[in-house]
Amino acid sequence: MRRDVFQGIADPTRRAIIALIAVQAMTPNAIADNFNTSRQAVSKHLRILTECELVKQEQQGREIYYSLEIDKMKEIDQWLEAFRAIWENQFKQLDTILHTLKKNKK
Amino acid sequence: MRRDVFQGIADPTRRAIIALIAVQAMTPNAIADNFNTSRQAVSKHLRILTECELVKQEQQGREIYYSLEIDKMKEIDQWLEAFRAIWENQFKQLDTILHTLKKNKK
DNA sequence: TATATTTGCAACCATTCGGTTTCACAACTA
DNA sequence: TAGTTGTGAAACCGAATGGTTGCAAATATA
Repeated sequence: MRRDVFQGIADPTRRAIIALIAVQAMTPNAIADNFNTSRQAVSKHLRILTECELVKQEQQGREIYYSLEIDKMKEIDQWLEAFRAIWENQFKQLDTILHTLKKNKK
Repeated sequence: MRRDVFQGIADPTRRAIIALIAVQAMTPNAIADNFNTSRQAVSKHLRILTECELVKQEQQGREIYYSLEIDKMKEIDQWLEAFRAIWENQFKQLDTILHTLKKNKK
């Protein structure tokens, strides 16, 4: 099975988990309280997120605190970089058109 | 079934297709030439990408040219925005630490 | 008109996904 | 020590995924 960032963020529940633990580290139970699914389902998502290296654990007694591996999120940003160049270029072209229109109006 | 941008970019073949047609519009056959899979498999991916509104079609005789709906890619960028704030803040904090270390050294 | 090309769609298949219930185990606590 | 709490893992299930082959329809070409 595929285990990369894009697979990690594909599921909406996982994206919500990511958003939660980005703010502060949380235990599986605490995370599960925020959703309509069982703790075990959340546990499965955490397992997948761990395999994708999007999440890190910190044991504290019998509790395990999960937190976001923010560096991994940068991979998405890097992938987007090429496309960002495209839409920024389109914006520049639009800007040029608007500028020309304005100029001709005068 | 879920049909959003994140589902669209979850598959590596689809990401490759997106990268291809971002540069220029292409027909399914032309796209399939770049992969080891069948034309029909590519066609299925294009169907999913269309349902995710990541791709638009333009009929030209019996050929159909597919191109990227770049605006949809911005949705990913917008989602990343919140997390970008986090890692930029971390960078600033690191910068402050380095600055303090440098200052103390003098 | 007869044939070839481009494409989408349906049927099928093995695998994965996302969820559930059940269980085992370690660590707190009375 | 006995019982409670926090957690992961296994077994199971229906649905979705990603691929294949075969076919039908529309357009181009001889």
